[in-house]
Amino acid sequence: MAQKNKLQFIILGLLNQQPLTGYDLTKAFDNEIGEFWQAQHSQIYPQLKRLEEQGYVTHEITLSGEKLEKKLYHITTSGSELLHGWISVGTPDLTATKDEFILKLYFIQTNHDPRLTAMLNEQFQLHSDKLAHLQERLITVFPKQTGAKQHYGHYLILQHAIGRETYYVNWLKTTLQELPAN
Amino acid sequence: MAQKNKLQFIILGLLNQQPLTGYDLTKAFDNEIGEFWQAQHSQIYPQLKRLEEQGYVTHEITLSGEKLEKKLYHITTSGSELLHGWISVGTPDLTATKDEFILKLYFIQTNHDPRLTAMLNEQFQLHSDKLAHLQERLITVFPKQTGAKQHYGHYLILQHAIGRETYYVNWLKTTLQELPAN
DNA sequence: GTATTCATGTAAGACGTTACATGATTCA
DNA sequence: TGAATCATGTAACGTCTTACATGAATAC
Repeated sequence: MAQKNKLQFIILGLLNQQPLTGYDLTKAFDNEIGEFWQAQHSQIYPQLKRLEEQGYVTHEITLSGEKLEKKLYHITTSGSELLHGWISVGTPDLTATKDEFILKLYFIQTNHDPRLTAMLNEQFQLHSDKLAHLQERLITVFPKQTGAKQHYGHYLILQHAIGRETYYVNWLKTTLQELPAN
Repeated sequence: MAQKNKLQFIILGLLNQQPLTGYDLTKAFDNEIGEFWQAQHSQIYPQLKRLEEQGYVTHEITLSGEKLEKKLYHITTSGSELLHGWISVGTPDLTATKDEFILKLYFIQTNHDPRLTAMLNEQFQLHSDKLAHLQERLITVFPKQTGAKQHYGHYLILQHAIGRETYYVNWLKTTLQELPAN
């Protein structure tokens, strides 16, 4: 047992909302939870197979057009129990951030390093774009102010991510301003 | 080539400051950069071997006591070039956060979910502890206000991490306060 | 008709964690 | 003298990414 196989819980969590195909699940990692977890289809299809063998999901075949078979996966009672067990237990392990830019920064010796400005500017652009994207998502997914009654968790994490990126962008801006002129 | 092997650059970056043994490097992942990256000795020793085969580091044997041989690793010119090449190229890929708690939150449907308070409180404790630890580190590593002349990058990332955790703790507190009474 | 998207799978290899294994040195 | 720490390594296994592979349906 190397890690914890969180992917299986994400899949179960998504299937708990509605039946989906492997392709749908792959897409979900571009939109919904792409900000928080990443996975490719080459990981998802085998995982679905394993979940079915273990009785946590089942699938039915639907036709798209005349020949193309889609496997629409449903969560089972046992799968739902596994999911809620995972949510209910504690989450005491904070994983390290693994931010490559931060790692590079660590090895910069002085505030006169000629590479600093370009590095900070690049990250400023990237995180500003990400922030804008998240703000757009929040408006798209929760158009009304009152709209967070359902999908409260989704609302929370979007709002959390926006706050986090806002902090990151502001920190980059401040750090850039405090660099010595040259 | 699956990922980018960032571990090799971290090792080179640490050896660029001073010669270290595999054991020292392992320790560094508990203190220095443990907040930003994690690695076990079972990853470090083979990586050192590979770096040596490729000519990026060399080692000399020193004795600790009468029998115990330590391998003290030094970075080579070629290794230093590899390190600075890595630092100098752009870092355009923002990796997903992979925060398991955030993932669990996503699957919470309503703000009346009975598990929410305990979940948020646990994270509040964990992130408060982490914040306190980081603040202590900052004082330990940079005792004087002016002390960030050398190791500027180290100062920056500590300060960045403190800001990030401060935001996280405040967000948890606010979110807890906004939960409906029960 | 042709490019894009839908749809599902496997294979190879790199990365990362846990466990296995051994022995010396230091501190109480 | 016994426990904790120093010190180095390998093995097994799980996760994750990239690439290989195929074919149907849809939009332009």
